Order: sequence, then structure tokens, then C-alpha cells
Amino acid sequence: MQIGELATLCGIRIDTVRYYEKQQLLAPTGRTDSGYRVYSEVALRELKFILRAKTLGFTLREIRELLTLKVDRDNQPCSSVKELAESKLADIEGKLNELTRMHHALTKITGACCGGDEPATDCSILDALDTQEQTHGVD
Amino acid sequence: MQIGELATLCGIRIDTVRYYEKQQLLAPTGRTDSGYRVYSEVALRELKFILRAKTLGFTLREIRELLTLKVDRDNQPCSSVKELAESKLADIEGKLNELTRMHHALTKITGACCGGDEPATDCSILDALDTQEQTHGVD
DNA sequence: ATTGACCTTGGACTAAACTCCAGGGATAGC
DNA sequence: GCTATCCCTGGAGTTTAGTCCAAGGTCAAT
Repeated sequence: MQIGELATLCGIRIDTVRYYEKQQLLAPTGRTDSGYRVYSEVALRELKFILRAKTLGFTLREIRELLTLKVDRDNQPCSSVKELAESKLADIEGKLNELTRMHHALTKITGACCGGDEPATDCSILDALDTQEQTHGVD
Repeated sequence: MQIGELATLCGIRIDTVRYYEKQQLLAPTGRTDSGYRVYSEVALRELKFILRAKTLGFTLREIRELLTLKVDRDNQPCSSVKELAESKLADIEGKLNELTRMHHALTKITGACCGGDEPATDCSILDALDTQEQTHGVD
């Protein structure tokens, strides 16, 4: 497919696709004789991954790292790959913890809002977070 | 405490704290006679919340919304609060799904990398994501 | 062969989120 | 009282991540 279709499928602008290419995040699968970029299904999946990772708070630089995280058991010294993957895993686990805490807090707020059985007459997200166990390793 | 201590405790610059103030995210608890900003423990918690939310991919505008999400059961029309909280809950659930998928994928990579029992000799994060159920509602 | 919808590059522009600087006042220790 | 370290404001500069524009080539249909 061409760049326009790819962009439409992902709900972004053509310029953004070219920007990601310049940032070494997404190379076109090939070019036509006339120089048009051509993209495969793999590229489409890659672009979708990039966009999802972005909503999770990863920067383009971090996403580039994630995308180049490849294990080739027969040829590669795996220590560096493993190190990076584990550091990304730690990031992700921290984010999962925080999101879970926020989820609890917001659930509590919506409950308090419309006839839940919480006694509080006033509740903010910070108050709601307070009632969670404070055992997250982020601070 | 003063702005310098607050910033140091959070690992950010003083300018950033003042920037958040200008963006209506974090007001100082008060001022000294000479005009120095003074911050309480509550402000410290608020700032930490802002910084955590930022790593989760929320923009400053969204964080401001989250922070002003307050339920006052006795006085407020709760429909708007509830609506916003529920839309944020949906955001958070989407992020939790994606993060969980990524977590599985990275775990698979680190397993494949150092003596795991996966048969693949080659594995990237996209390959690893492939083996997850593709039933997330994001695309 | 002309029209319209697509694509190309290069470069300028924007918004969000900082980050730094200049010029000056406040406070604490010697 | 001097010096260092903190703070103040206002404004300029930077980085990241796009977004737009101009000038022009390509392709399919009429």
C-alpha cells in the first residue's frame, strides 16, 4: 500500500508517517520505480504499535528502542538485549502499578458520585488514592 | 517548604514547578512576606501525582482535569464529574490492556533470550505481540 | 492531453513542555 | 556589612513531535 492508505488506516497524517521515517522508526518496505513509498502489512502493524506505545507515555526514542529489541538466539550476544528488555519491563510494571492505582481511585470517585456507599461527602482523586496501599516503588 | 526543596524532592527543576503553576496545575500553599512560594505536604503529593500521570501519557491538560475531578455529594451536580471520571476510566483501561500486552511480549523476549523454552530462534517485540490474542479494542 | 488525486523533497511553522537568562530582592553565616 | 545561596519576575530559547506549504513529478480516467 502507499503512504496515504497507511496513514488513513492509522488515523494520522501522511507527514507524520514521513516524520517517523526521518526519526528512524518506520522505514517503507520499498519504493516504486517513480519513488513512491510502499508499505507492507508488517509496516502497518509496526506503525500501529508505535501509536499505541505513544499513548502509553513512551517517547519516540523509547519506542525506537523497543522496536529494535530483537532476539536472535543463534547469533546475538543476548546480554544487552536482555538488559534493555528488563529495564523496559520495569518501566512497564511501574506504569501498570500507577494505572491500577488510578483506576481504583477513579472507580471510587464514580461510586461516591452516584449513590455509592462511601461515607465521604467530598472526594478528589488524591483523596481516593490515599486509601490505596501506598506500597508502590515510584517515589 | 520552599520551591527549591520541593523541586529537589521530586527530581525536577524549579522552573518546571513555576511552569506548572502558570498552567494552573499546582498552586503554592502560600507566600512568605517577601513573596517566596511556600508548599505543604499536600502540594508535594499533588506534584508527585502530576509527574506520575505524565509518565503514563497524560498531557498537562488531562492531568489538570484529573486533579479537579472532585465529588462533593452534598452540593454538586454529579453528572459532569461522573462523565469525566468514566471517560478517564475508559482511557485507563485501554492503557492497562496495551501495557499488559507489552508486558507479556517483553517477558517472552527475555525468556527467549536466555534459555527459555520457546522454539523461535528470532523474536522481536512485534513477533511476541503476535502470539497474544488480538482482541483489544484500540484499532 | 488534460484533469484530479495521488506522490516527492525541502524547509518553514506550530504547540506543548520545559529550560535558561537577566536583573534584582531576601536570608543566613561569618 | 559582605558573601553565598536562595528566591522573584519577565521574557527568550530549546526540544519534541508534529503540521503545513511550495514547487513539482506520477498515474488513472475521461
